Parts: sequence; structure tokens; C-alpha cells
Amino acid sequence: MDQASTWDAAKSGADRNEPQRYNPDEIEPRWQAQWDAQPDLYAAEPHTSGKPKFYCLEMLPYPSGQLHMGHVRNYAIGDALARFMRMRGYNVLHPMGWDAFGLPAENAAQKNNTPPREWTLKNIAQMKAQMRRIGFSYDWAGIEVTTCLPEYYRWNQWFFLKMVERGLAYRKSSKVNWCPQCATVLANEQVVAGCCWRHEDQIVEQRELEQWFLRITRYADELLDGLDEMPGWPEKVRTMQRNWIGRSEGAEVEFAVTAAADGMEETARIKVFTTRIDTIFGATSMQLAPEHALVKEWAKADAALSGAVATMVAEQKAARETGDIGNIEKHGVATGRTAINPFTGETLPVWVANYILADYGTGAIMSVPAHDERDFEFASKYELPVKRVIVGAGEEEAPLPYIGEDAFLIDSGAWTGQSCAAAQQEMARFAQEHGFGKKTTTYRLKDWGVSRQRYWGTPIPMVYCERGHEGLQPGGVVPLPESALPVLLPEQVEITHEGGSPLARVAEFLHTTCPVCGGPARRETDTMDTFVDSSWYFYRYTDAKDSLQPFDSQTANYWFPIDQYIGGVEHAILHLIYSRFWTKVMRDMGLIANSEPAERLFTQGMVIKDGAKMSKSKGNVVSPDDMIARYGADATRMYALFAAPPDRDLEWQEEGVAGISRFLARVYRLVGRYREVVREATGKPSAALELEQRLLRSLHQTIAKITEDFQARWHFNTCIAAIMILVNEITGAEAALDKGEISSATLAELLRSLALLLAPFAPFLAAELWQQMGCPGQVFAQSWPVADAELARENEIEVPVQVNGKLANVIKLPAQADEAAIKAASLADERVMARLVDKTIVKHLVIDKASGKLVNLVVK
RNA sequence: GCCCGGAUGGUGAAAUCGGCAGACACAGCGGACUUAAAAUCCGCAGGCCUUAACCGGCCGUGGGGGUUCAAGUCCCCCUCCGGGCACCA
Repeated sequence: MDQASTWDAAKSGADRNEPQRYNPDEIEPRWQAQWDAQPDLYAAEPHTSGKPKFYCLEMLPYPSGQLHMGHVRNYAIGDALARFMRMRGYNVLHPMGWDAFGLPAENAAQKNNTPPREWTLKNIAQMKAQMRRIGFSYDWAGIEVTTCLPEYYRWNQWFFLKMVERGLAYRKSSKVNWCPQCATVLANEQVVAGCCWRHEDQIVEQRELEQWFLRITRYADELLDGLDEMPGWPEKVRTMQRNWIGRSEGAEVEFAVTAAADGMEETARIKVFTTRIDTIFGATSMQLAPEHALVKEWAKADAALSGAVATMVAEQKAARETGDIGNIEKHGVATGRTAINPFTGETLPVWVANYILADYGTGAIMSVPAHDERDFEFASKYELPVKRVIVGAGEEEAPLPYIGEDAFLIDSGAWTGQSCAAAQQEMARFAQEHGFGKKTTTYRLKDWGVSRQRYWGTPIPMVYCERGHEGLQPGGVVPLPESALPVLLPEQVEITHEGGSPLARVAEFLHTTCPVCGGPARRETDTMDTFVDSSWYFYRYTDAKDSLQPFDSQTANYWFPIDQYIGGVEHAILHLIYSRFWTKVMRDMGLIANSEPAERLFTQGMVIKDGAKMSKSKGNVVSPDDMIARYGADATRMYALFAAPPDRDLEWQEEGVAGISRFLARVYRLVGRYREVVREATGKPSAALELEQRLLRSLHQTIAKITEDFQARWHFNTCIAAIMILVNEITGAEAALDKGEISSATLAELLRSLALLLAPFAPFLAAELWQQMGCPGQVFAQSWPVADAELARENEIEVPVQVNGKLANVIKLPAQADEAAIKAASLADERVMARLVDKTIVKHLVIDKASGKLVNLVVK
């Protein structure tokens, strides 16, 4: 018998004997129906409300049609927070939307002959139903964003035109990453270890194509420097972005190339990029990338060179594809040319080397083997000279290569004796004054290529004027006026994977007129990268129905920055760097006041099953639908919060969900037994009786603990454990409770508070209990309970007594006991005394901290 | 190679500022209820030694060293696991 049917049998069996049985299958859909009927249930209040605002955002999903456990965890965290903050009196914006453009819709269209739009909207409906079933508190009616609808993507087009105006969008021919399976280009960020991020076994090819780019590099410095002032973002994410931007400060220096070793006639110049211009007197050769323009030229007339270069190019390509560039053995070939070091006048042999990359810096370096490990390795192999020009203080004999920078120059002409740092500045200035170099900065970050040869994306609002007109060559590119927006995606499109843009085959779309001269024109048939959609969607949430502008600035300025953004760390560079870029552009356009989109970012851990990330290929996927069907939505989402703190990976164990479900059932029965008492209770809770005092103390300690863990630590697992402890205490006292050792008002206080404390984690059950107890209003609209320090205070404390750091006994004392009393009591304890026999007390420490008191007797 | 995380019972974990290690659960074991089972309730539960049993003792947070009256927590060294970056000049 499988587990599901065991469970079902159990339920039906229990139904007959136990009418009070917890039945999430009945409770949850009933409340869901009621909540669905109130479209503005979770609507934020206008910015004129006097409440402090709280923008709680979870990353929007791609509408695959199936919610997975990763989503459930992500959204359970966000929902608990949103519900908590509402109860704490904040005006909470908690939206959800759909990252609805993208390739899967086209693949599905091809496979099932369903139009992408239809397929996508059907998936959205399915996932939305799942989300409602779980009870996430999103404002669906007010602000849902669906990126594949023209009401949204027209603003992508609008932003694109604004970027064209500002010189931030431009077209250029370049080598691009091409995935044959996607039949489209990929941004650098979408290439992982030389392979497509969507097809891990597909090696990415390089193709030369005309592409649209967004000039993210203009913001490279700001994107990098801003990271230092983002304490609310995980250090890990900031580090990843720093690495990705890869700013490297150094200098460019030009070396004149001469035809032969002793010839002085300049035939070309080689520009190198170096971060260590201070080592230039130690340069003993030059190394060019095999794909360097000069090398290509020289190879034309040199069969031997040409052959060697071809080998190196192939080698680099292969290494790049397997991801272990960096491990290939260094080798090179001399070109027979020499270059002149502009600082020394020395001639240096020019080589081509396989460890030089064409697309970083200038694709050429000066080789300083004495002060660079790679150059040293290369020089050793080919017995090139090694010339020391840097020494650390007191390290004249330090082995080469010496790469320290806290050091001084030797044998470096006028710069001898200077520190590396000073020489770096002064030598760059010298080069600039003499016209053969300058200080410069390079970045690993490249401009963002946004063209995709796909159908299911935002059309790029540009046309090519066929005849040309004044100031424009035939075939030149013309931006459409804003009045022409939106450029609608045509509905009837044949989707194939034969390469090229599907839109190019739609005649009605392709052919148009030039907005300037009225002559015939062709539309741009590429569509935008879907990361454009997700770069600004969270602004649209603040004003999702606006048909005149992407959003209202005043409203956006009220809500932004996002107070808490929650999502997976897999978006640490892609989405999160593009959205930071977009925010800065919008700020410069005057649309918003903030420079960063989110004050705080939280990246939750993965959901793991049997030690591996859940995936179809591993066959270890647990479906949220199954969990909800067996244990209910409350148990499923609460388990996702209970099983581990949110930043850690979470191992999904179905027994754990069953455990939470049993706990909720226990709560349900507990409240069920006393709900009539609660309904009829009047007056204020009292702490007159000993049991009342004890239970109220537990309650207020629990409230304090949960409030603290929720706000300061985000340890939902310990919040839930605290609720369990409280419930255990109340049920443990039931015998006394039934004897009337507690007033009905106090019992009511306990059980009502319990429902409130459960509300962020198990909203269905909390709502049900609240109603059963006859409390007015919706449970999630109540104020979060406030801990009363007076009631929470213990009147008796337990003090551990250690002898030489080892626990001897725990003694009970009145809370007011002073140090002298504690000392006396600790010495009077029998177990302690037993350990003091024949010993001398050296120290008698009484530790008194907020967390508790402790005694340590140091004896000899 | 470099940079971040992490390692605590059979399992997930807790210990928040250096102060009782293992809260809360899961799985397990014992008991109550039941013709029986399920469900539910009560209890036990880090390891080792000692004991008929209690009582008691010792060890214990990946390994080794250190600081301290006191270390899972701080410092130094090392191992393993996860992630990111990587001939980036």
C-alpha cells in the first residue's frame, strides 16, 4: 500500500470517530474561495496612508506551468514576511507576476502545435491557481504583471527608444555566442563554461552578427563602486558581481614594431595593456594573442606562422569549450619581428603565444618574466632572459618571479628607487606626455547584447529604411516614434529551429514604411533578450495599469527601493546586475530617485532531495501538488520554513511534512476543545493563579522570541519551534486546565494569540481557528501581539554551577537573588560541596548576563 | 590556484554577545487505549564505563594546537564537502 492511500484510509477511518479532526482538504479550499472572492484583500494602501511602507518582493517565475518546491520555499519565505509586516502595521506591497517571454513557449509550440501565447497564458492560469491554493498573499487583481502582453512589453520598446536617444543602445557587428540548439545568440552571462546555460552539453559557437547592444559598460564603475555601499546584499552576491565586472586599473603602452632585429623603421605599433607598468624595464619579449590583427596580417605571408597560429586558435577554442582554459600548456612561436620598449629603447622579440587572449585588454602583453608567473613559465621554456627590476624591502634575493607590489624599483632608469605604487602613476603620466601610452582601466564586463533571433520576445522598435533619405544611407536604421508603439508581435507565425529570426518570414510584419521619409522599410526582426523584461518589472508593479507611462514616478518613489527582495542565488549576476543597470538609467532619465533597486536582498538555499538538487533528470522531484493533496498547503509551506534556516539548503523529507501536519492537527484539536470557552470569555486575562501566571509567561516569552527571530534573524525554523513549545505547554497543562485552574479570559488570550502567531506560517489554519473562536475580522488583519516584559519575567531562575568549568549542579533561586545570595547558595549545594572536598577555592565567579546567570568555582 | 560558504546524535537542526551542547522535530524504542491495527496520548532516547538497579564517572560539536575561570562559538595550522572566479596581463 502506498503512502497516499494509507493516509486516505486513515482519514476516512478517523472521520467516523473524530468529528474534530483537522482536515486541510476541507478548510483550505473553503478559505481560498472566500479570499478569491475579495480581489482587494491584499491590496496595498495608497501612498497617502500614514503607515510606513514595506515593499516585499519575490522573484517572478517563468510560467512553466508547474510550481516546483524551489518556488514554494521562495514564496513561503516572502509570504511569511509580508503577512508579518502587515500585522506589524506596515503598508505592504506584495506583488507577483510572470516572466512570460522565452524559448520554452516556442519549443512547446513546435511540439504541440499550440501558439506560444496560448500555451503561456494557460500555464500562467495553472500556476496562479497553484499559488492561490497555497494561500500566498499577493495582490492579484491590482498589480499582476505579465511580461508577454503588449501592455507591458510596449514599455520595453519605449525604454529601448529612450536608450537609443541617450546613446545607450547601439548596433554593431560582433562575434557573438551562438547556441545551435536555441538557434539564437546568448549574452556572455548566459554562457557557462563554454556551454549554453539552457543546454549544458551544447558547446557555444562564435558567429559574426549585427546585434543590438546596451551600453552597460558606461555604468561599470558605478555598478562596481555601489556594491561597497549595499550592506543589505549578501557578500557572496556582491563578490560575484565584482568578479563579473572585473575592473582592472593599469596602463596602455604602445611599442613600435620594426621589420628586423636591427632595423629602426617602424612598420606597426603594438598596444599592450598592463597593470604593472612599473615593471616595464624588466620586459624581455612581447606576446600577442593568436587572433591579434597584426598576427593575422603577418600570417598571410608566412606559412609556418600561419600553421602555428591556427593550432593555437584551435587550442584556445577547445580549452574555452571544455572550460579549462588556464590549464593548457603554454607555448608560442617567434614572429621574427621586434619591437622597441619606449622606456628603454631596447628591442624585444615579438612572439605569438597561446596564453594570450584576444578579447581581453588589447590582446597583447609585454612579457616581464621576473615579475609575472605566467611570463616566467613561458620564458623558462624558451630560455628568454629574466631581468629583475623590483625588490621588496630586505628581500633582494627573493626568488623569481617576485610579484609583490609593496616594493621598490631597481635598474629602472629615472624611476629607480621609487615605490611600485608611485612608479605606476608616474610612468603612466610619462607615457602620456610622450604620446605612447596612458592610464587606462579595462573591464571584464562587456556591453549587453540584447538581440535574439527568436519569435517569443519583445519586438525591437526599429526599422531599416530601404531607399534611405537625407542623412541616411539606404538600409540605414531608424527608430520608430513613440506614437508607433507598441510594435505588436504578430500572432500567426511559423516557428522552426532553422535559424534566423522567425519574424523575418512574416511579410505583414516585416514590410512597413519609414517614419521619416514614408518610403519602404523593413522592420527589425530580432526580439529582445528576456532579461530586459525582468530588469524593471518591479517598477511596473507600483502602477501596473498605467497606459500612458511605464509607471508613475511619484508612486514609484514612495515604494522604492524594494525593502526586501528574495530569490535564488542563480540570479546573482544576470538578473541582478541588469536590474541595477536599468535602475541607474531610469534615475538618469529622471523617472526615479533611487540608484539601487533593492535595499536588502536575500538568497534562499536550494531544495534538495536525497542529497541532490531536485531535477527531472535525477528523478527526485517532489511535486508541491502531491504534498498539498496529502498534507495540505499549510503543512507544506510551514515545513519549507521549519526544516532549515532559509539561507541553507533544505533536504525535503516527507516524514517532516507529516510531522508538521500532525502538529497542526494537534493545534486544531486543542482549539476545538476550548473554542466555546473562548467564545464566551469576557474580561481581561489575569495572572492571579499560578497556572495562569506560568502559561502567560510562556506566551509572552514566545511572542518575544518569535518577534525577535522574525525581524532580526529570519530564523523561521526557530519561530515555529517556539510555537510548538508553547503548544506543548498548553496541552501539557490540560488536566489542570479542565479543573478550572485558569480563567476563561486567560485561556482565550492564550488561544487567540496562538492563532495570531501561526498566521504568517499557516494562514488557512490561523483563519479557521480565529473564526471558530468567534473572533471578529480576518486574522491576518489583526495587530501582531506585543510581548509584555513584565508577564514574561521569571520569578525563579535556574543557575548552573560549574566547578573548574564542569557542570556540578543546577540550583534554583528567586529571580531577585543578588551575587552574595548566589555565592552562598552555590556553596551550600550538596553536589557542589562533594566536588570541593580537599580543594581550595581560588576564584568564585558569578556571571550575570541578560541571557542568564552562571557560577564557576575555580579550585585547586 | 584565489575568494566565499559549510561540517554538531540514526536524520533535519538549536545553542542570537565566549557561559548548562543537542531546544524543536523526524525516524526509533517502550507503554496506554484497541479484539487488532491506524490515529491519538504518555514515556525513553549523544557515546562509553560502572551498577542487579539506582547513584555516579569519563568522553563528545571534521582533525591538531593555542587563548580563557569557561570555546560549537575567538586565534593559528590541516582535512573534507558545496558554490563562485580563474592564463584577465
